[in-house]
Amino acid sequence: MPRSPKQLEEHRKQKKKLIMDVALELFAKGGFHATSISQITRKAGISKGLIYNYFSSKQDMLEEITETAYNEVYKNFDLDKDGVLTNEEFIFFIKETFRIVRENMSFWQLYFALMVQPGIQESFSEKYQEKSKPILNQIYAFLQKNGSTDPEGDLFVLSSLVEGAILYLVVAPDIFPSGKMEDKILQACFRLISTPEAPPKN
Amino acid sequence: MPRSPKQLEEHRKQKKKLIMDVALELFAKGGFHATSISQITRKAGISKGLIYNYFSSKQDMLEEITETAYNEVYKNFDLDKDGVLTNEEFIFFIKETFRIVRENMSFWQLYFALMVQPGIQESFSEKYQEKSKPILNQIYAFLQKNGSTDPEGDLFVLSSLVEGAILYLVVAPDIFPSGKMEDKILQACFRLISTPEAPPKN
Amino acid sequence: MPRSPKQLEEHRKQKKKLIMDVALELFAKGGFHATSISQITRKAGISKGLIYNYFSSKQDMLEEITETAYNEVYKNFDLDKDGVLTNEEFIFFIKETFRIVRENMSFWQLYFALMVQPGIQESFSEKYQEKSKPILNQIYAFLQKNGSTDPEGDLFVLSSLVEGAILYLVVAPDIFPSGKMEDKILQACFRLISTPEAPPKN
Amino acid sequence: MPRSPKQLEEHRKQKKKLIMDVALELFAKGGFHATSISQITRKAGISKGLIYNYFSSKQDMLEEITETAYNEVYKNFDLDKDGVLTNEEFIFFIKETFRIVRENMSFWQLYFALMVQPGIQESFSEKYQEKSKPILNQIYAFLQKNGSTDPEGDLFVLSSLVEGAILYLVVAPDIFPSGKMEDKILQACFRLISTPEAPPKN
DNA sequence: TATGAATGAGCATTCATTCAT
DNA sequence: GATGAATGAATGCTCATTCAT
Repeated sequence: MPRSPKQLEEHRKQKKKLIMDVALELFAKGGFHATSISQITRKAGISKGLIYNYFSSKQDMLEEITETAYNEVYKNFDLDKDGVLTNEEFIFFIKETFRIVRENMSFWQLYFALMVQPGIQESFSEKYQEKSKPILNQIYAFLQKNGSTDPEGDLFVLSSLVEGAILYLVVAPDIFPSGKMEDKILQACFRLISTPEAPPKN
Repeated sequence: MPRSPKQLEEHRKQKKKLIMDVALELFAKGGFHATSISQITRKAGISKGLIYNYFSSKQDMLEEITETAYNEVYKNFDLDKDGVLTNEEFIFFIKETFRIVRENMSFWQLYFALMVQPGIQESFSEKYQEKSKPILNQIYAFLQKNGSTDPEGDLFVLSSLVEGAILYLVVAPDIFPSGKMEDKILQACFRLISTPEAPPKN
Repeated sequence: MPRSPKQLEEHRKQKKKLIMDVALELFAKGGFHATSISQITRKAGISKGLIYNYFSSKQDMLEEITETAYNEVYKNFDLDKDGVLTNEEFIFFIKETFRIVRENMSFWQLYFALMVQPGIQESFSEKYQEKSKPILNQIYAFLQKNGSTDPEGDLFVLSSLVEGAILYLVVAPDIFPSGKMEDKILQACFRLISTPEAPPKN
Repeated sequence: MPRSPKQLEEHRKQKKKLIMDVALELFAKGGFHATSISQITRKAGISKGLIYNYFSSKQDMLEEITETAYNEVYKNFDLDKDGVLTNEEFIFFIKETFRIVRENMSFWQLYFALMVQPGIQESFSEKYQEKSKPILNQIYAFLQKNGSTDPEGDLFVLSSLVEGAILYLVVAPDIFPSGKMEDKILQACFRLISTPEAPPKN
């Protein structure tokens, strides 16, 4: 149906997005290897050959999906600020994180799968580190500002907490009363970053 | 070479264990679908046909592996106690958890893969819940005893923290200075379960 | 951009020639089956659909290419002469043959491929025989005039020699010092057609 | 049916030979690319998967076929002799060549196809040169002994003649009255290697 | 005339599983 | 218990060809 180069381009973009959306969902649900090209084309309502008009291989498709999703995810964080996070900004940060996860559940499911099985996409871990570095740096500075004597360790603890919560959110979204739980995680974060009393002996 | 029924049985058991060990490692490293029966038999030094003498299918093999690993893992926890955990016991608990993970890295890698992609083994999540229920119950009681006004929520927070840390341990064992990090996680746990001060407004 | 029917016709002709030239080169280099329509259109700078505006199928394209090349090749031989070849004309004949091959290397590479693998183009061999018949007849007469008692056999020998040399020229043009080798072949031809002495007993 | 390692090995060898024979015939007739694995398995009466129990790929199959055929072909030539060919031996040589070609027509058809289209099997030409080198060296010495002042050039002429004749034999076996033609080629060879009279001016 | 998105049959290859020995 | 040849369905991918524009 399209004709002009512009319409054509627009058409291609939409079609590609359709394919990527379908593929992401299937990859997330069933795994990369267990999802066949046929399944994708069937669900997307296109022919098998057409996939290769848009992607050079199944692997390439996965890479474009993760790249796009990462960009989509991180463009929401405003990281151009020069100062250090205020408490309010930190709170926003955590909340924003959960909101993004909740709106891209399929991607985050795929994210964990790829993290855990690095063989599937060689570059995935590096890509993630590169993208998340600026964010982690902001948190690091925030922890320093808040008086942490071991910001690296505290960052690790905080990351574990949030990553673990996201994992639960992704794996068992139904048993996760999201509003309340986010508040709990947020409170836990603040409790962890406040100046510590004497820790228990172990 | 074995002859008596008893020796025969012993022989079968050892062979089966060999196959399961090899398969677990390969499943963990490469993923269930990406690991072929051929790879397993090659690494185990057996013929392809023999696999089906011990397992009815590849899927069945996976199920036996996870079942066995779960039993292996949880038999280490002494859960027959009737009372409620002391602080020392709780500490032991957490430390024991990390020790077990570190000694069964392959299984825990597979654990996350199966958690995240339920299509691979339908029953996995239920099996896990059933097995971990008694443990979570103990922690629940411990939180109550420690004065928690929301033991369910606090349990979730604690689980997130520990699960998140284990994920890091499994995914990036090299960048995880395990001794120190376990202490940090332990401290964080105690900080989270001590009676809360006024939380920050958000 | 062309408008008048005549310009249009001219345009079509040029475009068709472009496609055929590109296709011939690719067919020769990579083989008919291994060369895709996409490769041809890419190299010719046209769209995929356009090919079918000029040819009804890939097979048809091949046939038009070989037909055209044959005509091109044989129109250079002046075969309207009524008499029999002189020695000078025979020499010119052989030299002309090598010149033509050297100027149409791609076609002659394809020629051998189609000769050897008749499945690719059913009609190729017949077409060749039909085209080369008048030439062979001239040589036949020339051999008779030169006193051959077995012109058919001698024609076969001569053809083998020349065809074999052309094969070398086409397959390994670099190791073929063409000037010298053509002289050698020419001398060999004359030696073969001169009245034979007593052949060796075998 | 087989059981002992020896029977098994024998069984494998026969099966492999069966596949290679069928494949050689189809490759020769239709070309490498135009012959599908399905065609081969259908004609060989085996399942598609079994091919890959014997060959790692279609390409590998081709390579094993050419390697085996070369060895088969050249083991017939007794090249261990230290002296130089006698006339009788040279005659035997040429006759043997034609006999071998006639008994392995499919291979020689494939031979020309691979020669002409080097893209199909990269190593083919080198393999051929390596195998035929000792033979060509013997002819070279024979030409020298016979008084050739340009043995290299004469070798080329002789090769062209024989190669050309073989090409005809392979491409059009029906129109080639083999007995007579071999004699003609043999006579032509001797005529070409006898001390030349004054060549014609050109 | 010219485009290129779309098709679907066909390809080489893989792999869990079977079974005669 | 153990072997490995054999199967065939399914996979990712290619490509000549069509057709709406």
